[in-house]
Amino acid sequence: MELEGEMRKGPWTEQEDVQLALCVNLYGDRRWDFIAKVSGLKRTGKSCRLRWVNYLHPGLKRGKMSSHEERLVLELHSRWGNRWSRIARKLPGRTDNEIKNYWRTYMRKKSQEKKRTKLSSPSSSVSYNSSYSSSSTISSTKIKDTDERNFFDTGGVAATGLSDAAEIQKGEYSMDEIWNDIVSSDDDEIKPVCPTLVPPIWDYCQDSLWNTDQGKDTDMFLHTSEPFYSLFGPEETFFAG
DNA sequence: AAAGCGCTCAACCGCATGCTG
DNA sequence: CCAGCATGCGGTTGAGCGCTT
Repeated sequence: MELEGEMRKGPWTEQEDVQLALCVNLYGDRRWDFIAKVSGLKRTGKSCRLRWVNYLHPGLKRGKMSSHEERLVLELHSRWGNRWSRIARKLPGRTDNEIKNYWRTYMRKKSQEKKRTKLSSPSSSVSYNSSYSSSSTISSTKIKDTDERNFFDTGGVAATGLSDAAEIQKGEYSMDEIWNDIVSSDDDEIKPVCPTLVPPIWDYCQDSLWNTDQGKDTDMFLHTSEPFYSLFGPEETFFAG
C-alpha cells in the first residue's frame, strides 16, 4: 500500500496527464492501482481513474451542454433520479460528474427562481418542496441541514409524475420525441440520441467509452480538442496501437 | 479599480458493488 | 461460500474565474 503522506492530491499537471495517458495507452484503462504505480505518479489508482474518465478520455465532449442534452438530462433524471452514471451513458461524451454538476447548477437556478416568484407573489401557494424533495427515494442518505441540500437531492422518479424540471419544458419540446429516443435505445445499450451532436466515433465505440473494454479504446480517434491531444500534436498518434 | 459574490468544474471521499482466488 | 481487492458511483468540497456593485 502507498503511504498516505506521499500521495499527491489536488489539480493535475500537464506532465502528470501525459504520464497517465501514456500508461493507459500501454496497459489499458483497468488496473488503476497498477497504472498508478508504474506511471511513477504519486497518485492513487482512484485518482488516476477519475482523471482519465472525467478529463483525459478520448471522445469526451467539452463545453456547454446543448439544449437537447439539457432536456435529456432533465427527463432522464425525472425517470431515474440521481443515477448519474446511468444518465451519462445516454449522453455520449458526457461524464457523470459533468451531468451531476449541471444538475446542481440547474436546480440552484430553479430554486432561486422559485424563491423570487414566491416573494413577488406571496399569496400563491407554490408547492415546489413536494415536487423536488419529497420523492428522494434514491441515494438520499446524506441529506444535510440546509434546504438546499434536500432540494438538490431530488431522486425524482417517473412514478411521482414528471418533475417540475421536466414540466417546465412542456410546450417547448415534445416529450414524445425524447422518449422515442430513450425507449429506442433502452435499456443499457448506448445509442446517440441526437445525431447532430454525435461525432462519427460513436458509430463504433459507443460501448467502449463507458464500458471500457481493454483494447477497444486504443483504436479510438482523438478529438483535436482533447486536452492531451494538444500535448502531442497531430503528428503524434498517441493511440496508435 | 477593488472587493464581494456567485458559479463552474475538477477532484476528493466514503460506500457499494463486482471480481477473483 | 467467503474474504480481500479493485472498480464504480454518488455526494461533497474548494479553487479559480467572471460578473456585479
